[in-house]
Amino acid sequence: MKNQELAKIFYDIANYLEMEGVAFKPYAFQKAALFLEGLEDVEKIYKKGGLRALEDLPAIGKSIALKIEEYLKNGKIKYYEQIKKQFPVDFSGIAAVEGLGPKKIKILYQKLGIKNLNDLEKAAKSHKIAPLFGFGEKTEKNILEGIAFLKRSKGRFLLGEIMPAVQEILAKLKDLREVEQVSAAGSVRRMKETIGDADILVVSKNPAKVMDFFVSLPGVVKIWGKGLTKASVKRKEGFDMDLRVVPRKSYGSALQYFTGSKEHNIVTRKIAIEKGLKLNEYGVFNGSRMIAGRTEEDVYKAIGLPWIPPELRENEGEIEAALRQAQGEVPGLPEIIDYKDIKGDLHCHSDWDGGENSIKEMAEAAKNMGYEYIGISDHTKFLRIEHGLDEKRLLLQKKEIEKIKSKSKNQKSKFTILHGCETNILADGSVDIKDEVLEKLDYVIAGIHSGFKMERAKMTERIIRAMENPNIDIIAHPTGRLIKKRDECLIDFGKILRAARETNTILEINSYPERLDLKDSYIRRAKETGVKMVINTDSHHKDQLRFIEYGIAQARRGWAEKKDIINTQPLDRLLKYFK
DNA sequence: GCCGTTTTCGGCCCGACTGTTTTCAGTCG
Repeated sequence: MKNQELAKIFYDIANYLEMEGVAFKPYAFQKAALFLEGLEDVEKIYKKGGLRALEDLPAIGKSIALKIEEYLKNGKIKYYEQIKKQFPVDFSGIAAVEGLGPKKIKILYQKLGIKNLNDLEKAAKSHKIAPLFGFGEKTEKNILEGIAFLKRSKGRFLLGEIMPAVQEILAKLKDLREVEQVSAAGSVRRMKETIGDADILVVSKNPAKVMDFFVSLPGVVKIWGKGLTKASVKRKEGFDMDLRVVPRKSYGSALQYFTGSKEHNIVTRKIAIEKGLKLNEYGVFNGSRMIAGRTEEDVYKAIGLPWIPPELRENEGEIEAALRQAQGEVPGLPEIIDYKDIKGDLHCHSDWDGGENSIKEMAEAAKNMGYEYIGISDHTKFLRIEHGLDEKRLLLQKKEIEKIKSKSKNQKSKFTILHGCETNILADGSVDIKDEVLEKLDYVIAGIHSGFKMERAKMTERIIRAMENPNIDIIAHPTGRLIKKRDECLIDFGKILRAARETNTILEINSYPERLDLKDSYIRRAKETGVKMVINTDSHHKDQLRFIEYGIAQARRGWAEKKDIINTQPLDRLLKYFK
C-alpha cells in the first residue's frame, strides 16, 4: 500500500510550508495525510475510478489528487522533489526532538547548516546554538536532553507501525505454494509495544524458492544476507526483517526458540536440563532421540509445562505459574483476555470534534467489528484545536444520538450507541464541563491534555481529585506517555490505584499505538489491586477501531483476564460499572 | 489547498506554556 508513503510526503510538504510561513495550506496537507493513513488502498481507488475518485475523497481536492496520481504513476512528485532540493533537511528526524518546530529548524539550517540529528548534536555540544537569536541556554540544554531521549528509544519501531507490513507479508507467504506453515516470531509475536526487527518463520521443502520470493518482495530496499535457512532484509518502512525456513518436524521448537524472550528461553532450557533433556531450536532431545518439536504445545509438554501464551513469555513469573499449574497448584497461568472478548469500544471520536467520521459511520464500523456497543466520547471545550464540545453542543449531540438510536430500533438490532465525552482534567483537578451536564451522559471519560510537567505530588493529587468527581467514570491514558516521544507524567501510581479502587474509577488501557497507556506492568498492578480497566482505541477515524488489537495485546502482557476488563461485558453488566 | 443543506469566496488554526524576551514568537496538543 502506498498510502503511508504518500502520507509522509504530505506531512513533509506541510512542514515545509509551515516553515515558509504559508497560512492554511499546511493544514490542508496535514488533513490529507491524516486521511490517507486511515484509508483503504488508495491505488485501488485510483485504478477503479481514476482522478475523479481521488477528488471525491474527503480532504483531497484537485491539486492533491493530481499529486497522488503523479506519485502512483512515476513514484515521484515534482513539487516535493523541488522542496527537498531547496531544503535538504531531515525535517521529521529533527522535529522529533521536543521543542523544535518548523521555525527553529529553519534557523538552525540557515545559520549553522544543520541538516540532521548528528549535526544538531554536534552544534549543541559545542554551544553554537545558545547564542542564536531566539534560542538560549535552556533551549540548548533541552535539545541535548531531547536527543538523549531519542537515543534511548533509538532503532525501535512501534508495534502499530510494523504490524500492517508484517501481516501483509505473512499473507503473501501463506499464498506461496512452497510454504507449508508460516508465523511471526520474536517480539512481534509477543506483541511488545516496540519492535527492533521483525522475525518470520516458515516451513518449506523448497527454501531456495521461498528465499527468492522474500528478498524480491516490493518494499525490500536492501538485502543484508540470503542463504537457505535465513534471509535478512531492510524494508522501506525502515525496519529489518528476518526470515527463517525450518523443517516441519522442528517447527514448534523453532517457533518457541525464535519467539523468545531470551530470558524466558534461558529458563525453559534450564528446566529441560533438570529433566535430563536438551531443548534447542531443532527440538527436545533425550540423548540423541528427538522427543518433541513439531508443535509448541509438544515442546512445552515435553518439559512438563502447559503452553504459555507468547505475550507472557518474559520470565516475569509466567514459568513459575506454569509449573504450579502443572502440579495442580494455584495460582496457575492467568486466563488472559482473548482477542475476541471485547464487546465494544468506549473511547471514540466523531466529526463533532476533530474526528473524521460521523457518529453513524463510527457506529456502523463498530457494528461490523461484531461489537454490541460503541461509546462516542468527543473532546470537550478546553481543547480548541480538536474542536472540543461545550455544554450546549454536548446536549445537542445527545439529541442527535437519541435520534440515530430511535431510527435503528426498527431494525431489531441489539447494537447500541452510548454517549460519553472526554473531558479535560485542568491543573487543579477540576474538569471543563459542568456537573449538571456530565450527569446527563451515559458515562464520562477524563484525561490530561495540558500541563504534563507537574511535580509528582501535585500531579497525583490532580488525578485523584478528578477520580473523586462522582460523574467521572474513566481516566483516559492515565500516565500521558507517548512512546519514543514523551516520558510518562510523574505520578504516584500506588496512590492512584488506591484512589481508583475507593472511588470505583476505571483506568483506561489506550490502544493507540504510540500511547499503549497503561503499560503492562501497571496493568498487572491494577489487576492485583482489584482496579477495573477498559480497553479503548481513542479512534479519530473508523479504520482506527482495529487498533483494539494492540490494546488487547497490552492487556494480555499485563496478565489481565476477561473479568478485569469492563468492556468484555454485555451492555447491561457494563452499565453497572459506571457511577 | 479544501470545503459548502447559511457560502463557489472567505473561512480554516485556538490557547496554554515555555523560554525568550521585556511584550512576544514558537511549540504543542
